[in-house]
Amino acid sequence: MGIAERKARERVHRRNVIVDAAEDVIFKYGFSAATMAQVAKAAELSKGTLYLYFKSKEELYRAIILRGFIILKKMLREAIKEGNSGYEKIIIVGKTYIEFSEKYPNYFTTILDYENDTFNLAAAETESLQALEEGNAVIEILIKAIREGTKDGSITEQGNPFETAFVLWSQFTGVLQVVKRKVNIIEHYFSLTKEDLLTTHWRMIERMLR
Amino acid sequence: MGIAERKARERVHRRNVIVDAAEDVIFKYGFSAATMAQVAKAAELSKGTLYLYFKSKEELYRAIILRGFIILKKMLREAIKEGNSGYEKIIIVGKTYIEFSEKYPNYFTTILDYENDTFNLAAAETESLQALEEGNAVIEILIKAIREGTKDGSITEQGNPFETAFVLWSQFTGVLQVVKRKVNIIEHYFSLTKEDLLTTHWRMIERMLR
DNA sequence: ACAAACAATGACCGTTGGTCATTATTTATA
DNA sequence: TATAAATAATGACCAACGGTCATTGTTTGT
Repeated sequence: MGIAERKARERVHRRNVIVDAAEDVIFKYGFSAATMAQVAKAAELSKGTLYLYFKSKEELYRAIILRGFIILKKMLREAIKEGNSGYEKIIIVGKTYIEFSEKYPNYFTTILDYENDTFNLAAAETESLQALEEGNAVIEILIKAIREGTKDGSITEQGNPFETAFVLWSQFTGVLQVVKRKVNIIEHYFSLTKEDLLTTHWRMIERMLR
Repeated sequence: MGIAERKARERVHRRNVIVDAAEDVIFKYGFSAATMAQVAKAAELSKGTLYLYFKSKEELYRAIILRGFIILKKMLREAIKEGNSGYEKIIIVGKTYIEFSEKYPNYFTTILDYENDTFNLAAAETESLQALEEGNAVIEILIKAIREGTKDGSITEQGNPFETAFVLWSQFTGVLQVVKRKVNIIEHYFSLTKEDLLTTHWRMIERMLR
């Protein structure tokens, strides 16, 4: 029975078409300003159809967030291969995160939005859960690097690697968020550039790990 | 001519009444879910009147954010008196920030929203600018502590204190944001508590400064 | 007592996310 | 191939919302 498979394929395809369209519109106008009517038009579908594939505008946005996490994960997996010690791998994770935020500013925005979203595990939708799993996968990469670093002695003892990973990641996200949202202000009031802030952040990270 | 003064006083008073009402409603339902009609009812005013005092719902929210920053600033100024060295004062700033986030979770949320808000300096409204100034004032407290720590030798040389202050603050905010939004997930998937994360963060901060 | 200035009102408007009865298309059955 | 059943897509429609503004009410100055 190939019909069911074909239908499933078509459904997946149409879903992707919708997410593509949503990306175009939302990246252009921002989540709040973008409308479902615009997305429908861009996808060459009726508005009602969008709701056959996504429960709400939020849920559609989470599909975009998920894409962001998948790209980030892929970048991290690729980049980390080059590291020759745990320490190096940790540094690579950081550098890659920065690179991601610069290369895919729109996806990075979605990840910031995700981080700022309160999560109700009980009421979680499919899409949300997947984004969450991908977020966890990203952290796992860092956890592994930290474990390796402790084992090979390239970083000092850090206690529970899970904790270290989450805290490192949160600190990084915090700095990148400020860099993204507030550099213009900080530059205006304190004459500090993005590079200044990132350099200082790096210096601190190194002290923390060595 | 006392009439002008009385009118100005009344205007300030009514403004505060509106912000009080907005706090009640927005803290209860969240910014998006709260409606201007609800705020108007809580303030015992008509909806139109709200717009005589605030340009938009966002601008009204920024008045709440501003209150948050003022409270935080006050707490910091008070707490920092107890510090006997630059290092101690930096630690106190961190502890107080945590305390603030726990004692005033709603105000802390507003500050996170502010941090996550892109700020268009050119198009800034009065209210926004004031929030910004208060945000800067908070950072200034930290800058001062860092300067003192460098001078009295209680922390190692850290380069430009402005940079150090912003990065420290951003890292802290990042960790507190994750703690606020994601502990339930982290606890569920990784069995880590809020305290675990904060303890690790502290350990890292100490290493960075010493 | 009257007019001018100021303040507050709420009916109204345009826009939006989301719904659902209707229509169109595809699949299964004979 | 004809017909019924199941599946998919549509867009008119709705309720709710942020925001506006002509009208009404109140205070001040003459």
